[in-house]
Amino acid sequence: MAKLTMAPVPKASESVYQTLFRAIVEGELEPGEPLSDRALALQLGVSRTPIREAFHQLEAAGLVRRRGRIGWVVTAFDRRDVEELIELRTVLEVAGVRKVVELHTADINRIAGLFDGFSLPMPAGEIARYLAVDHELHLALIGATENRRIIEVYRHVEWHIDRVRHFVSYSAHRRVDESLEEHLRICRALKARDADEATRALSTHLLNVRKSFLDLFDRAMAEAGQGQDSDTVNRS
Amino acid sequence: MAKLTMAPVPKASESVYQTLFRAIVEGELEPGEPLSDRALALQLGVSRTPIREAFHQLEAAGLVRRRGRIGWVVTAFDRRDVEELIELRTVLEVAGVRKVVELHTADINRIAGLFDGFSLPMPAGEIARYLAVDHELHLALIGATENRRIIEVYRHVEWHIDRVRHFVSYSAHRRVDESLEEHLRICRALKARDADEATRALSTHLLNVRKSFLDLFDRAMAEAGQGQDSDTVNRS
DNA sequence: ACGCCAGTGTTGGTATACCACATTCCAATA
DNA sequence: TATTGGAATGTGGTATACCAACACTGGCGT
Repeated sequence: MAKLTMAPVPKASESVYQTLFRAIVEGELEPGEPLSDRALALQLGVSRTPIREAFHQLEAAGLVRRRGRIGWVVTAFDRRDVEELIELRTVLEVAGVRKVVELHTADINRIAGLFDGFSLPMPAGEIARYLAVDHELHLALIGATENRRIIEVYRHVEWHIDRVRHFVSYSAHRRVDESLEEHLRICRALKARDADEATRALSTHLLNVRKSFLDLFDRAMAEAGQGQDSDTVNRS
Repeated sequence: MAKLTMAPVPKASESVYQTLFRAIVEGELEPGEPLSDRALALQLGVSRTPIREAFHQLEAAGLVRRRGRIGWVVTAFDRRDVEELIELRTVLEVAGVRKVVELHTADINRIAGLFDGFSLPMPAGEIARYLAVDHELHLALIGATENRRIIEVYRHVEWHIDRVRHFVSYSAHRRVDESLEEHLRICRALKARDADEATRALSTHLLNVRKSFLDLFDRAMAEAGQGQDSDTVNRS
């Protein structure tokens, strides 16, 4: 008889974790916001135990922090965090690029051909698909390392970058045409198995991404600073 | 008056974590070994709660794993884990090297001069100091990134590499003379601010380290396989 | 008006009890 | 003998109670 397995019972702590994770990444819970395990337990209809377990997981993910004996708070991030995140992402993706050029031709062409369906200038209707393909390319670079630890670290980095993305409302930016050109340059270099050129292309692309993020971050901070409390983000 | 801070009250969960962490990294608790929270609670004189909290932290560190509803086990590692760990370490240290060559001359010389006191062949009495300086160099490379996330990831990698080191009894190996030569080559390139040469030197050094680790790992596995149970390590 | 201080509410941490489920093993039965 | 039923045991998960330590506040004294 075939070995069957039941659908796992949803654990309360897991549900709490998912809920808080999404809320934090999407900015629904703001940086610096205090979290009360007792209040959450009441609100979510569970006891403190799964709440605290979720807190510990979120702490390991860097989304929540113990603030002395005052309580738990949503972690904040500043300009330097954005720089560090994108630098780490760059380091990992560059490692991936150098693996891609060693792949079989068919695999390289599959990756380097991801952007074949796009042309300049890009119609607005294509942007959603473009962003998906963009993500797919970067995932392919990381996947090419075939290194589970690198992939795991990259996932963590993605969470935090997504958090910044939400914070600065970085969706379907106007840089899409330049971005496509940069991606095409990367793909050309990959097809030519030119590791150094691909590395340069990827680095400049990510430098532009970094600049774009930082500009948007400064803008968002300025707006928030002009508003009520500038106290939400700037303490790490 | 200067702001003083009390020595923090040692939390039970923290003590448990430190205890288990050390025991796992040093191989006192073997890979695959089941852990019972109730038994540990009894043995360590605390309740299940701090034990379980420590388990969750150890799980985040990758040292412990949930095995369905059967219990917790010490994570195992295989040959591929060793390869992945050293590859990730290489990626991070290479990023550091490219930062070091952009430092002020005084800082470069401080780092590149770490091995000035050593000569070939190395007397046995110097090996302990050599290993410390070795570690200091690699930490300096990582520190040069000034990237807290990279430093954090590197710390995690170090834990697991230390675990492998203990497993294969990798202390004061006979490769010390070649190792010194490789380090001197790295330092020469750093002094010359030759990023590419330093990268090459570091990469070949870490390739040799990798080979050394893998050889010792295979040897340790062969011995363990010839012994009683070959079932302790080879399942990830 | 200012500062001090005790009381009070909240927090993190821990202990403990309970439950549902998985595994194992033994005995009763076909 | 082989199979099956179920009890015993151990597990993860959750709920709840308790405690010490801290922050905060409001009223007291100076």
